[in-house]
Amino acid sequence: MTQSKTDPRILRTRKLIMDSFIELSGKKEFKDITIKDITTEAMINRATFYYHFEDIYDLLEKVLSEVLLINLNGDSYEKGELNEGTFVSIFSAITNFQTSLSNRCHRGYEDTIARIIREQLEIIFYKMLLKQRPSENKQALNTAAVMLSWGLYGASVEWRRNSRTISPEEFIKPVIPYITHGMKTGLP
Amino acid sequence: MTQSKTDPRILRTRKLIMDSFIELSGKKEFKDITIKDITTEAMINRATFYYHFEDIYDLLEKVLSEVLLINLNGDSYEKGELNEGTFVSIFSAITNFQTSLSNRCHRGYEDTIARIIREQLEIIFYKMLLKQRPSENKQALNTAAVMLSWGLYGASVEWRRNSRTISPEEFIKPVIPYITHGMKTGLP
DNA sequence: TCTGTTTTGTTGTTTATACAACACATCGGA
DNA sequence: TCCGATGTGTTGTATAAACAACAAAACAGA
Repeated sequence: MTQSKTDPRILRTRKLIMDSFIELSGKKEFKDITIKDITTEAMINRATFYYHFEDIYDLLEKVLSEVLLINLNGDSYEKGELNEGTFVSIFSAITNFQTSLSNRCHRGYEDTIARIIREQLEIIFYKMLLKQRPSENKQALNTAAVMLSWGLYGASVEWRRNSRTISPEEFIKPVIPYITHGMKTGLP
Repeated sequence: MTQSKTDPRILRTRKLIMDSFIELSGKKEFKDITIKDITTEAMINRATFYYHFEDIYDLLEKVLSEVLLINLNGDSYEKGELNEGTFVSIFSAITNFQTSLSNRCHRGYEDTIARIIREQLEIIFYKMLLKQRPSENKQALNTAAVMLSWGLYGASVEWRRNSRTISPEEFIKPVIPYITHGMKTGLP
C-alpha cells in the first residue's frame, strides 16, 4: 500500500475497476451492481478486486475521492484556496456523482453513500484548511471541515429535492459568499 | 502459445502493445519507432514486449494480421467467400495500413514490410480458398494464394504511384471481376 | 578510427493477476 | 418453512508482468 501506486499493473487494474464501476453506475442503480458485474466489465478476476478493495463501499470511497480530486483545479487545491471555484467544482462533482449513481429511493444504501460522501468531503476540506492555515488549532479546523462537509452535502440534498430545476452551479453560487466571508456580511 | 490467448492478462497486454504501435505509426515513420517508444506508450515493461513478440517485425506481422481480420466481414470470411466485398475490404485495409505506416522512401524497411504484407495476405487467401474448395489440390490453392497476394500488393504499389488520386475502393473495384470471374470474361 | 550513447535482446527475481475451490450469507420462490 | 440459486469474501497455486542488470549490436559524432 506504500509504494504500490507506482507499479503500472496496480495503476492499470485500479483504473479498469473504477472506470467499470462508473460505467455501470450510469446504467443501473447502485444496489443492483455486484462485484461480479464490475469485474466482468473490467475483464479482471473477481479475486483481484479484493486485492485492491475491501468491498464495494471501499471502491465507492476511492472512486468518489478520485472524482473530487480530478474535478478540482490542481493549483487551487495545492494552495488550499477555498475560493468560489473550489466550492463550485466540489458541489458539481458530488451532484454529478449522485446523479450517476441513480440512487433515488433506497434508504439503506443512501445512508451509507451519504456517509461516504461526507467523509470524503471532510478529508478534502481538512487538507485544504490545513494548507491555508497551518498554525491554526487543529481541532477547530477539523470541526470546520466536518461542518463544511455536512453543509455541502445538505445543499446537495436540497438541490435534489428541488427536482434539479436549476444547475448545481447556479444553485450553489449565491451562497458561497456566506461560506467564504461569513454569515454576518454575506459579501465578498 | 496454445491456450495462452484465453488469459485476460495476455489479451490486455497484446492489445496495449498493438494499439500503441498503431498510434505511434500515425505520428512517426516506422524506422523511427523503437521498442522503448512502444512500451512507454503502452505503459508496459520492455521485457514484457519480448515475452509476446520476437521483435518489431513480429509485432508488425501480428498487427497487420489483426487489421486484416477485423476489417473483413466475419460471415464472408468464415464461409471463404472471395467476393467483391472481401477484396475491397482487404485492399482498403492494406492501403490504410501502409499509409499509417508512412513509410515513404526507406528502401530497406519497405522491402521487409512488403514481404510481411504479402505473407499475411497469402495466409488469409489460402485459408479462404481452402474453405471454398476443400477438395481442391492443395498445391494449386497455395500457388493461387501466392499469386493473389503478390497481385494485390502490386495493385497497392500502383495505387500509391498514382499519388492516391482516387480512393482505394474506386481503384480496385473495376478489376475485381477479372479476379473473381477470370481474365477471359472479365464479367460477373 | 575511436568513443560515448542508444537500442536491442536476454536472464533471474519479485510481485500482481488468474483461476479454481471453498465456506458462508442473502434472497426469492415452491 | 425450506431449498436452490446467487453473491460475498478468502485461500492456495500457477502464470504473467515488472524490474534491474547485463552483454552485444547499432549508431552518432569527434
